[in-house]
Amino acid sequence: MSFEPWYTPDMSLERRPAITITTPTDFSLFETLHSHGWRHLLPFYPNDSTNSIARIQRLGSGTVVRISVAEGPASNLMVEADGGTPDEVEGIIRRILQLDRSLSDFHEYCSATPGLARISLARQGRMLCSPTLFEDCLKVILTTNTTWAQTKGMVKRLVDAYGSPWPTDPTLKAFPTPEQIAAVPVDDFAATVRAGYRAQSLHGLAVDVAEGRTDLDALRDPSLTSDDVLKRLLALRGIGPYGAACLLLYLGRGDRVNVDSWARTLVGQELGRKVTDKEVVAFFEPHGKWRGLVYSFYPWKERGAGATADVAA
DNA sequence: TTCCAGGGGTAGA
DNA sequence: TCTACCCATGGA
Repeated sequence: MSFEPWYTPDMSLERRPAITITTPTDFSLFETLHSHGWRHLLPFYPNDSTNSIARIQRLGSGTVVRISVAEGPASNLMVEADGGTPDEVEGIIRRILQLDRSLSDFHEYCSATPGLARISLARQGRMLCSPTLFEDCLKVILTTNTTWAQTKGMVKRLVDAYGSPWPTDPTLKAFPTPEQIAAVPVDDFAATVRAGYRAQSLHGLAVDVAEGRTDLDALRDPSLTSDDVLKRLLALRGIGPYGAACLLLYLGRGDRVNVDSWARTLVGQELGRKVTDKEVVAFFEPHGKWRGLVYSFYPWKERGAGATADVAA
């Protein structure tokens, strides 16, 4: 699969004043972009050489814009968009970079815990997210029981087929809305996206959200316990323990370990034998309410530094 | 041809 | 609660 990882439009036509966002002192753009493989999934367009990322985004008005974010002076973020209000654009950036999430307690814990100091020193702990939980749900379903290369292909077909085009370059699309997917017959959807048995879950969730039977935004209610959110996520077709734990992380809750094949491999290497999912969970149990976040950024010896599964493009 | 990948759903014990 | 089996897809 190939597509331009970075798009440079004629900025003389579209350039608008950059938005400056002041970031928390414990924020790292690099670490957030590399927190997992999400930046390699459309409609994200990463540029690792400049530590920046762009995204084609459909705004609330229906307008499709390109938003880019890069490091600015004095630890600020420089955000550019060819449309939308500064407030809406900043809100999207704050959401996808988890800028409003406080990490001070987590970093305090890591600094005081043998072997975890690197996490706080590197300012790790924020996950790159999608602007909507709907997009994250679909992408999580598309990571299950498949290879990363296939995940990228399925997401690309989904975006290309059903997303709204960016006017400056209509070949670049935003992530489709629930309504856009729900409007397509499920058989056509399955044949186009080629997501196998996952098509029913993807399309079904889109229909449920579009018709108001499922309210994903309600899961952002901070008064809910993680157990409550977990139960509601597990009730979604196609979302199991792994997917729900991933989504909890994207919702700013790091207290569940998203056990996948990578976790089993790494914990197995640490313990010198094959391990079960329960053993992986038990391995991180000592980290209590931080166990999911600790797993996501655990400084595995084999990998030197870093994140859970920041799969190469 | 067979296996399996950043799992999930289901039936049966 | 645990295990076994199946699930579409596509690359190795």
